[in-house]
Amino acid sequence: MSDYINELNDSQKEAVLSIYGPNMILAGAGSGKTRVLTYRIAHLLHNGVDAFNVLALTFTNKAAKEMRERIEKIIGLEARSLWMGTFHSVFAKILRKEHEKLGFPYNFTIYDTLDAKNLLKAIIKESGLDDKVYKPGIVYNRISAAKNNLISAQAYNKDNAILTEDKRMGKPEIGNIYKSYSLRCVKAGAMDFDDLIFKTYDLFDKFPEVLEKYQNLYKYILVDEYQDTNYAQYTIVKMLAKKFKNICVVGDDAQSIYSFRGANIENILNFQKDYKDSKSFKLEQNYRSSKNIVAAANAIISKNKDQFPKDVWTQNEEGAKIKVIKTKTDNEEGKVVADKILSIKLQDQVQNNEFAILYRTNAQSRSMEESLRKLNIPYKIYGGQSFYQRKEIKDLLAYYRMTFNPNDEEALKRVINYPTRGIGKSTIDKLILTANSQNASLWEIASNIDHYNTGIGNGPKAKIRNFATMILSFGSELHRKNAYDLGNYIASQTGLLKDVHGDKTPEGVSRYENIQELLNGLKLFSNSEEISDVPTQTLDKFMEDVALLTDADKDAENDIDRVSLMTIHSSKGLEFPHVFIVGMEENLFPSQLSVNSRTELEEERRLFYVAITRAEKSVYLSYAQTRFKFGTITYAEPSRFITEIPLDYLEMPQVRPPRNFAGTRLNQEQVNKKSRSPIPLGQRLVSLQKVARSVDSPSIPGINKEGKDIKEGQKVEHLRFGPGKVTKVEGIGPSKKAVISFENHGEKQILLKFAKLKIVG
DNA sequence: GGAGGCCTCGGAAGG
DNA sequence: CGAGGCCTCC
Repeated sequence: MSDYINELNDSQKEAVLSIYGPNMILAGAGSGKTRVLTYRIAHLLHNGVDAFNVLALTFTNKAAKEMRERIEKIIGLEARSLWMGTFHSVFAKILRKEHEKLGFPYNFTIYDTLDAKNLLKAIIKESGLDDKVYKPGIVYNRISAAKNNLISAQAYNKDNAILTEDKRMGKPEIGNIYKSYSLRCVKAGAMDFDDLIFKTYDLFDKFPEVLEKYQNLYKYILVDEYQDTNYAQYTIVKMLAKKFKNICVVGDDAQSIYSFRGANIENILNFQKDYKDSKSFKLEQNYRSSKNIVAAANAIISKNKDQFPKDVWTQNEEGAKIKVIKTKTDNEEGKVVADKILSIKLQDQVQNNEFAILYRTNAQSRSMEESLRKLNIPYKIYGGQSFYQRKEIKDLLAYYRMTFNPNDEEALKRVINYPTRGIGKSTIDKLILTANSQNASLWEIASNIDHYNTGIGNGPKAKIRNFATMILSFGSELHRKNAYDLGNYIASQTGLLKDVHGDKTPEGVSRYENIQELLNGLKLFSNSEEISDVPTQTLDKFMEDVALLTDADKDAENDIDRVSLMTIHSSKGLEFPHVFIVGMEENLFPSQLSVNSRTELEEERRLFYVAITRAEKSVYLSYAQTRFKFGTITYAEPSRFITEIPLDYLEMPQVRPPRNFAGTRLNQEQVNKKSRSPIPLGQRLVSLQKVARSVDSPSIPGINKEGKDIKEGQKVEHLRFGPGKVTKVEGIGPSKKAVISFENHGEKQILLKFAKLKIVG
């Protein structure tokens, strides 16, 4: 382990060795940021710092997990004592420990976004407001923004600027909704994601002795992706670091892409003002990408005004130019991209997992998926609906939540009549009405249904009693059974398992499998049981951070060799040899909603910068001239971002007829003309389809024509692999392949459609 | 209470 | 186009 310092370059070394006082590390894309962070922590421990005095905050679980594993490799098991995790998970731990001070139960529920929106919707309706005006999503965002800026419901309702703004938007009641929402969360013993941050601030603000305790605990603080912190996170970090000032923030202002959810790029730009005598380090050598890619990325980001001056460079080889692919339609775009992937795969013998297809919006994945499927290229989509957001999983988890926190209102509403047990809407409405008038939780009323005047008839009353008894019986088992035994018992006892199992449609089968998967997770968790008289791996323990988990945290076994499809946002921090950035069109990327504001356009540009810097060897930019949007065809111009790359690093699409050699810049006019063309839409579509078909196989003139007539036993010459002999030919038409045994490169499978192959003799 | 038809509306996304 | 919400009808 003493060797680790020598694995670093000079600036990395400086950043690792400076362990005291405020430090800022500006880490350019691909500059070995994670390596510096892990070595820095290793170095701290090596210098006698106790692991439990180190707090490292990340933005994703994945980043935290990766870093912990790497540190463990360097310094061993001690790494497990590090406080390392996302802001949310670390703060949730603090809040569980200090729950009493804020009036929350130890087992408080963490409401996910859906729970929170459902509660808001209920409040909006109960208040007699129109949920067309007060859309739960919009109200949620407004409340979230308030919490991210440390504005409580009380403060919100006293703030004239905010109230005026709400009035101006025609939503003067948001302040009151915020107030009710906060009260309901307290009654339910629940916190939403933003509360995990906000209440931590509240805790430290109201209880200085608690703050001091954590200041003394977290003597060394590291914050990753500092450019993406919001005001609340920034403030808490500042509070914690105030005593010892051993704070190290790492980030890259050029990669700040989350301002739309409250991230404040100023936090990193102002670090030197916030912390006097701070040192800063720049990591500028890129180890990831070719010279060409780095140069193109630098050229793009230089168009932005607000940024730290940085000079990212690389010693890597020159590499290929960035290639632009132009297609007529979005479907053709998918096809050409998939073809290209296949051709690179077979020509250069690379794995599927060396490719990524990145897009601005999730909706763009479809045409890519279809084309990949047609060519039998395995792929994996990141994002989309999470496992934990699926209905059947949320239903079962709602029962689990009720087991240890029956006051959880959203859980109760979700399952009180699922599976159906004759407690209908009118009955539930009466329960809610009573709960609101008694200032009690729904569970308080439901579990004491005979003590309240609810106006509910005897039939439903009995059913509510049964439901309450069932929930209480689960609760009494909580510390007698381990998580799996109780979880499994609940799944069958409630009738949920049977209900899902009864559905033999493909969707139903998949739901059943999902539940089995959850139960398997419980089993794994329970198997780590310590030897003890009472179960230690209990259901409430399992549930502690389930709400904070995402799909990225589930290890996917058979996803190893697949092409990755994801939005550019979720690609941050990842790297791939070959990257396709698709949908490079005006009003898509940059997004239509951003083009009228400089700051928003700059964020889109940073997003493009992130996209390009994911690539090691090659970047392809594709755009389509027409695209289906919301069911109708729209005409698109190539993205301005393409023209922001100097032609030295760019290869424009080959166009036919070849006299139009100037490529995009000339063709843009043609596109404009086309979109104004008087030809009826239907007719235009037909002609587009014809064109699409005629250009569908990218050809290398004069070479692959011969390749198509290839036969077994023939001697051939490959542009890259040199001389070889055909041992086998299979498939027909465009999927015709040959197995060729090369003299210097061994046996390879080659797709003839793309093969740069010559028949010899 | 649930299936099926109609209407609406559409950014990106971590926890 | 397609997902999700709402309403209607059985």
